[in-house]
Amino acid sequence: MRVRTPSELGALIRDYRMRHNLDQKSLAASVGVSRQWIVEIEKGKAGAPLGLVLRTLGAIGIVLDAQQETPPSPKGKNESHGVDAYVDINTIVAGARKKKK
Amino acid sequence: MRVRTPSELGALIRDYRMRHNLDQKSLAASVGVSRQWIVEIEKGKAGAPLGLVLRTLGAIGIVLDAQQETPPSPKGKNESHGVDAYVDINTIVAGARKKKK
DNA sequence: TTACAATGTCGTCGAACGCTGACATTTTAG
DNA sequence: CTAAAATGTCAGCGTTCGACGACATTGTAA
Repeated sequence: MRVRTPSELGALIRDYRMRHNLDQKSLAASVGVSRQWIVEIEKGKAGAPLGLVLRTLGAIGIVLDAQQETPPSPKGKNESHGVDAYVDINTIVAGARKKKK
Repeated sequence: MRVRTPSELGALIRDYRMRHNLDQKSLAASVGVSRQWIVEIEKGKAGAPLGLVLRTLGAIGIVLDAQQETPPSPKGKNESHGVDAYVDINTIVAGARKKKK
């Protein structure tokens, strides 16, 4: 499953927790957080610390895999905003000299 | 690439940012955070808010995929073939009646 | 060399966080 | 049904975060 937002991740955690027949209290204990925090995370809390989130995922047997995103519709020219996934000619020229190693 | 710790994710972000020839300032602007925050994230800050982390990944074209972790090869007997690779008999018995819907 | 851009680090401060504890609601066991 | 467990929510409090500004360090271009 793809994870793009805190809400998606929260739903994922809840789903896996229930699959393992764990209650919030037990999961909280094994992760090392309070039960309320588990409640928040499952609701999709955006402010949850990355470290705790990863530990929670580990506690229920989920691993995350990072991949290059599929082409964001290469229609227009060089979109100035929102960081292209693809390198355009300008950035190549701009950074052409600073090839360090 | 697998992401298990904040440090791994930080290295991933840094790698992708450089691959796109972006400086910290530009990335920070497109994500909507301070440049210092980018520095911290790339160092593997564990306390970074999940929401900002996901937005950063999106800004450089990385998607996360969640998967069931492969168990450390439980040389047990009847290997379950279903979704859950390892649910022990106790948890099954304990939760056998709580079939909700 | 000098000059500039990118990066790393350090204070300060207001805002947000997580925890404890309690209580209300929902669900399950008997 | 009632009792207990699990879950959702709230208030208070100490801790930690991110933004901001400034400065040091590094690397590249002229």
